[in-house]
Amino acid sequence: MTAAPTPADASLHTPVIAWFETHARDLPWRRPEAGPWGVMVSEFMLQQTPVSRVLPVYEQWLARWPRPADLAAEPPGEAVRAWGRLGYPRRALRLHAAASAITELHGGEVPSDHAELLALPGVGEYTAAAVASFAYGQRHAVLDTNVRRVFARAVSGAQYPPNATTAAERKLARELLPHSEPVAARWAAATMELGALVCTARTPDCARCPIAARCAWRAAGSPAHDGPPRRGQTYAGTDRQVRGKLLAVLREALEPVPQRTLDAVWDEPVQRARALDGLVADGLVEPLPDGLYRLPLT
DNA sequence: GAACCGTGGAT
DNA sequence: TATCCAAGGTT
Repeated sequence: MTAAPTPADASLHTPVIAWFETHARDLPWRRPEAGPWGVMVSEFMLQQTPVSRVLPVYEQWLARWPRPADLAAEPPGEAVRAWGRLGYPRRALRLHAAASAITELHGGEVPSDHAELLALPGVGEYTAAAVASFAYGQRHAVLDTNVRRVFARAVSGAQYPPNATTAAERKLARELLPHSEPVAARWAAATMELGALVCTARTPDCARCPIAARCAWRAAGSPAHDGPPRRGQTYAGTDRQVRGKLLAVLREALEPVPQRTLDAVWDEPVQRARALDGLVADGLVEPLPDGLYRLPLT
């Protein structure tokens, strides 16, 4: 096989990074004082949750738990409570578990090694690369939904990337990575920001895109998505909705809550019981004797 | 690989 | 009003 490799391409790097220099948002986790722990907290919170909703919770979280050991010293239920309404509260539990692992295994410092990051609870391929790149300036392909969409359009000529990240996408991302470590870290942040602010999912603002002239999707006439339908998620009536209602009650409660109080949030008993059992199985809720429930102390 | 896991703003 | 979508990870 002698297929020419796609080289890291300065004709993309230069305009995207230049755009980033003047258009990047001033987000708290991008400030130097955030440190690796601030970056990690932000990455957990931003998993499937918009920046605008993360901002206030992030500030409260870092003020209360400025170091991993501070969080690890408190019960996991306090992390769940402080998570508020960000959604997917298992992330709070995993962030607490990650803080404990960092405290016990890494001397209280967020590891800089990609493999060590990946081994932490709640840290997957994306988050490990993001922390290593944003917090430590390393050279990694950071493939989140924004970057995948930018590459799908600008390089591959498709409106949307595949539903699940493919090997081809990883290969492309690695090939496009600038060779210089600091430039690669800048590229990662810049492509993500471009996807978040300009090359958005619904209505991309191509008039403000620094690489519109080189965009394969535009060159092809901005063809509509032709792959399998993008996953739509119903929510009303699901176990997730019931779990959310149950946990909302427990988050607000300062003392253990009796079963009958939880029963009031959903009238279908089978589904209600299944949801509560699920929360207990996930470690988000701790059952006590006499039919009482609370956020977990351990 | 598919299903599951919250929440709320925008369109 | 209903659908889409938001810096994913785990099972």
